[in-house]
Amino acid sequence: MIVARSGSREPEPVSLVPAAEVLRTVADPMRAAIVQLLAREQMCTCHLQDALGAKQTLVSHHLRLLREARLVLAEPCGRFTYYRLAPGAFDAARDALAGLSAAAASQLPKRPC
Amino acid sequence: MIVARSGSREPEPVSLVPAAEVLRTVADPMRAAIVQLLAREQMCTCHLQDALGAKQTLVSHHLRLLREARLVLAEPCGRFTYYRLAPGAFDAARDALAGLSAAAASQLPKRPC
DNA sequence: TTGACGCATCAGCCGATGCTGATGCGATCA
DNA sequence: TGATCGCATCAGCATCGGCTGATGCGTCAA
Repeated sequence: MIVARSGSREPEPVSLVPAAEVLRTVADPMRAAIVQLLAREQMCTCHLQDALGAKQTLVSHHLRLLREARLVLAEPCGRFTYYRLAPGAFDAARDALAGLSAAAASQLPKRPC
Repeated sequence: MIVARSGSREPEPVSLVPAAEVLRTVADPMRAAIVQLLAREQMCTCHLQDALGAKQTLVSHHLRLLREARLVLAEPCGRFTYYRLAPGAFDAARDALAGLSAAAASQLPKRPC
């Protein structure tokens, strides 16, 4: 059990707000599924299209959002485009969630009203 | 460096999709700020209202969404209502993000087209 | 070189969601 | 006991974002 050290400065948890855009981007069900698939192997759009059972233009739309959020990298390969997860893209969000999880597990003081 | 074991079953990463609602809920900037504040100390609505500089009805609205997503717990205390993070609520999301972060850092095979 | 294929972009529709003002309700205080 | 306070809910508005069909562009194969 982690006990808050009264009086001293608590270790400032990793800020969640900068990670908010990353979280918002992966929070969509289809983008979550895309990212999940790319966590197993690099794939091109047609693979994702098959795996998700979604229309090509919709998959492309979500891939664009993932690209703009710097969560995936696109690598043209002939007339295909391979996608993979961007290294380090999820680290801040992971740390922020870990901080939250730890804080939720500990008994925090009440601010008096 | 983690190398994928070709042929054998890879360790299935914690699924992101069930955590999607949690992620979507904390992805909003104001809700992220609320959760961040509650990660330091338990507070009541009026504290959050002051800290966020937002209207009472808006704070209450976001707290409702956080409650419905089971991310925070409300505890009535006289005419105040204290909020705190729900223990374990962020664990699945944390694990999912950790899995993604690890996968993004490793070199994954390409599925042939 | 022409057709097929993989993929991206665009305009547009529509449901979801953030935000507001008004209102109600219970607890507390004078 | 009436006034005030803390908080939740509601209806309504505006914007955002998911989804679609149409279209364009580059690559590859016949």
